[in-house]
Amino acid sequence: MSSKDFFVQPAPLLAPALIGKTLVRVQNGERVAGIITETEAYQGQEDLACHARVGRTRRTEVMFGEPGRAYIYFTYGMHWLLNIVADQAGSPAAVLIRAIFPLEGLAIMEQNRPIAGKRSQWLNGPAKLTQAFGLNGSLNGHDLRNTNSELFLEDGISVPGELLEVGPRVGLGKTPEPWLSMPWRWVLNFEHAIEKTEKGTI
DNA sequence: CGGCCGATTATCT
DNA sequence: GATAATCGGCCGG
Repeated sequence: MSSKDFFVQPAPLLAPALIGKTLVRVQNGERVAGIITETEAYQGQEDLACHARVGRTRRTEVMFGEPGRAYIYFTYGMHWLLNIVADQAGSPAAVLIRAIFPLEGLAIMEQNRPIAGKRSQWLNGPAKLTQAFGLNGSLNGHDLRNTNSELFLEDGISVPGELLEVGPRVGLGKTPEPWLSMPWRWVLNFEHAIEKTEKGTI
């Protein structure tokens, strides 16, 4: 990530690499931040679950562009979802950020969105985290490598790959196989990770 | 718990 | 005109 080419890799490689990174949002000079704990990969026009399957449109344009940009789109008539553009320009790919563990700016998050229950559940959904971070289409195309901006990535914690849980992407509806079952979802579940570590599984 | 269902609108065909 | 990379509420067990 600190490396210039971190984002220049296919989404199925970038997605697990993003687990553990810190997403930082600056609102009114205040930091709102947390650790990315769940991602999904959407790779290329051949991936029939990827928006770019239909080629270049106003919406997918960002995905065809520079890696390291934010691809933020609107869905279900009410939700904004955040993705990070992957792979080289010209090759449409993106990683959906599905969950974040909140660390900084908790009061601002609460202002942006009512929070309840366990802290690990506050931002465990792609639309929940955009609300809490105050994100919408206005930052679509934003360069996430600019650490002097209102939205960017920072090095977070180092997560051994063995602690990640892998499975098929969710919410794809009638997407045909093999794309429907492609194991392109990565999750870091702290509870499970701790268990594994204590059992000496790793 | 788990499953079903309605909300609500930008974007695409 | 149809669809949607979701969420929260409501229902039954």
